[in-house]
Amino acid sequence: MDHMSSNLEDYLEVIFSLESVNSEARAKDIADAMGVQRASVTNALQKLSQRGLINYQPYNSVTLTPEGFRTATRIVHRHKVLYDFLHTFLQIRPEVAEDTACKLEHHIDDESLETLTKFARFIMTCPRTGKDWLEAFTRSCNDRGTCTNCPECIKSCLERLDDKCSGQP
Amino acid sequence: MDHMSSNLEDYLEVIFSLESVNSEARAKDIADAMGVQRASVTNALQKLSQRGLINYQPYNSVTLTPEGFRTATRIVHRHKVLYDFLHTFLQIRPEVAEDTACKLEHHIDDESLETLTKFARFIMTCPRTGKDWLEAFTRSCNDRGTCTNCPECIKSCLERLDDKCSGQP
DNA sequence: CAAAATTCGTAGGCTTATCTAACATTTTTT
DNA sequence: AAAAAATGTTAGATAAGCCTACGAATTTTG
Repeated sequence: MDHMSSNLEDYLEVIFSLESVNSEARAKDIADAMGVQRASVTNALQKLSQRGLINYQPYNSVTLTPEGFRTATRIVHRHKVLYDFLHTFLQIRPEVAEDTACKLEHHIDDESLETLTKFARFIMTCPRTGKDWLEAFTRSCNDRGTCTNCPECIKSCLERLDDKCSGQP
Repeated sequence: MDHMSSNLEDYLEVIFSLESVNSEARAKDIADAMGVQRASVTNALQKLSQRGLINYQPYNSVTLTPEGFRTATRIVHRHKVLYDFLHTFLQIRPEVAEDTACKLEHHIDDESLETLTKFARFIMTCPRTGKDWLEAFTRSCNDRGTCTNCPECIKSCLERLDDKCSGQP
């Protein structure tokens, strides 16, 4: 009884979003956002209410409880980390990245998510990688894996290395 | 009726594995591998059979049809790509990586999977990254994000760059 | 070869999540 | 304020998956 289904997580995420944007979450809007019938929403709201995640009174707007807010925030965070990785690093088109992040967010474990965050940060901050390295990856994707201009790339890398480390011992 | 559920994908994967290892897949072994009751297996086998993915005759071993084999191979490939990324790049412990790959494999889209493969290959083959860069990432994880020995790391990187590019124009 | 043990299938029930249809409440319009 | 429209709930059906319990088929063993 303690484990949240992917489905309820999705509802909570939508409520969080609607509350942020519209400052209230109405059942109709939840139904539209989820692409389901209103009856399904009522059903979900009852379950979320039972778990103490939302304040729910029939015929009224829904709001998140403090606990619901914490849970929603955690899910949104997972979503963001995955979306950023897919979009910024793998260069996946926004709609696809959005869609995939929406599915993966329910299944990735905390350790992997945490490490993925660190990995992304490391790529951007390590003098050996960074933005131009990522661009080199994009080029290599378009060139079907053959990275054709290594010398030039390495030259710009060396410049970056010098820049980044001029302040270090 | 055309879309495979995560569940059936898991069954197919287990059958594929048992067929590889034992050269046959018996219902009992499938039940054990999946951690479910035999009745659930019977149910799943009937569905897979209806879809033409397995050859199923009551009281006989199960085998994959050519179509089933193709589908299973695709799923196993997804699993492997995800596992390798989690384990080799993010350094996630084998059991956790295994477990997470098992869940994510049902939800990642083809484009992201394909690009993830390229990304992993690029990290290993680009002169600017490779094995020692990955080790630097691991150290930075243990040091809580502060990469302390940049100068030394950069030195070994430069050596690698020279090595890798000595044959290039 | 027949009894015992193992394996397999069927029947019926539970849960989650969805839908449609009908009914109830609230809001908007006239 | 009454009628119309929009919104929300309830009831009943469906589908996927799982379970237990029991009976059927196959294998193993004495």
